[in-house]
Amino acid sequence: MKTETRRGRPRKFDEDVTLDQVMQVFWRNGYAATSLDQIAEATGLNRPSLYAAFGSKKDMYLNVISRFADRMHVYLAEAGQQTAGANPRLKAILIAAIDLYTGQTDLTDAPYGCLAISTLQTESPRDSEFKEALTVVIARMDKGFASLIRHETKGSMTEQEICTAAQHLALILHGLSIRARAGETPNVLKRLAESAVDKIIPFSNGN
Amino acid sequence: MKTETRRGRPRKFDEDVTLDQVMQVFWRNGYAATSLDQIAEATGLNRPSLYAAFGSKKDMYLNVISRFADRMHVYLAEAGQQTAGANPRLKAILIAAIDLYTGQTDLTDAPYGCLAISTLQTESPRDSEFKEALTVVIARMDKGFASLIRHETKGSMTEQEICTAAQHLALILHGLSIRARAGETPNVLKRLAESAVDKIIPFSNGN
DNA sequence: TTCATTTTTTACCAATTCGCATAAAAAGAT
DNA sequence: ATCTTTTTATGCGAATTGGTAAAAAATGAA
Repeated sequence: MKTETRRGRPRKFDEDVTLDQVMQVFWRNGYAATSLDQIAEATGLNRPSLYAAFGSKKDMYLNVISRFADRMHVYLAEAGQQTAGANPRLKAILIAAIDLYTGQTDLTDAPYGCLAISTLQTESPRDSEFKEALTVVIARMDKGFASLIRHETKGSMTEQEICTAAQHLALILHGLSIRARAGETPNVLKRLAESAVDKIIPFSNGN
Repeated sequence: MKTETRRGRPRKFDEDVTLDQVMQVFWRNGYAATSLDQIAEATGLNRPSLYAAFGSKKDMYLNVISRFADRMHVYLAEAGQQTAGANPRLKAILIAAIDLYTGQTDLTDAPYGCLAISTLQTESPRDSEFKEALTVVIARMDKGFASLIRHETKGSMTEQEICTAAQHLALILHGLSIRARAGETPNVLKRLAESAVDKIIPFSNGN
């Protein structure tokens, strides 16, 4: 089933490209400080077109947040598969995250940390949907780390230890995001990440 | 030298009380989403009075941020002096911070995390003064942890190890702030904090 | 060509934003 | 009592906000 040729005036924009542009604006400014005019300028569209395609400002923001979370998940999962063993894989993931946070990946050129952590936080007390979205993002990171650790250290850690270690790694990662947004350099952050992983999940030959 | 009796109409507000009220508004909403009308309502003053006393919105915000950092510093330092040894003192400090982040101290009733970390971040890319303020806050925490560790573990750690461990603790603390703002409970956060300290600066009888 | 459909564009709206100018009020000083 | 000083209160204003109505444009279908 191909899509039938579309009726009406054709769109002058690509939805994916536009959403990426919208993402950049929110990434830099956060939710509250971003205006639809800024988004309109960044995308080359005007407000009514944006509204027709993506809904309200809040819709766009939540859309972009979940888009970001998905991309980040894929990107980090892939980075974690280039090595073996819990400790090396976790290091690889944190280092990849730092590259993302400091604008070294094709997701963004700007060193603005984690889009979700940096911008959702601030809005969280005023809007329960944002608060929920933040909770979901955090839980997803916890689960991701936990499943990697569980998989790589079969039996040698209790489920309790696994979950705690996973949360420690996520805590570290969020702290790194903040420092990235504060302007800290990638290399400093990566050293911090590696030494942190060594304390949380020390290297062992077994896993 | 006493202050001479003041000329002119007396102020109807106490500067300290008002600044605390201003702090609550920024704490909840962040900088961008806070309006002067909201501040006016929270303080019972009107905008011209606020402006005359505290300057612009940005002035007020930076004022409140440094006020917060000072108070936090005093509060945590005191909490860290109720015990002895690096590991117990660090735990006491993190636990006190969590109480603050979750609205269990007299600084605020609201569980909005760390005012500086939560709200400065978002604004950081758009304003170099905010970015600088964030850097200062982070560095201050790093230094605080480092000096405690240095003092409690005389000689048994290299300066490099001390600074790295201090930064790990600050990273964890910032991660905890985010989770507090996301609505996580104090007890869960405190368990995470304690187990993290045990990994970063394990308990030893010597210090 | 004419019509139906979809998007773009222009223009507008009501509400809010920060800041300030000006006037009224409340105190001490003379 | 009158003047000076300081603060409070009223109200304006220019700009920006998110959102939408209505018209114009661009395409396929008939």
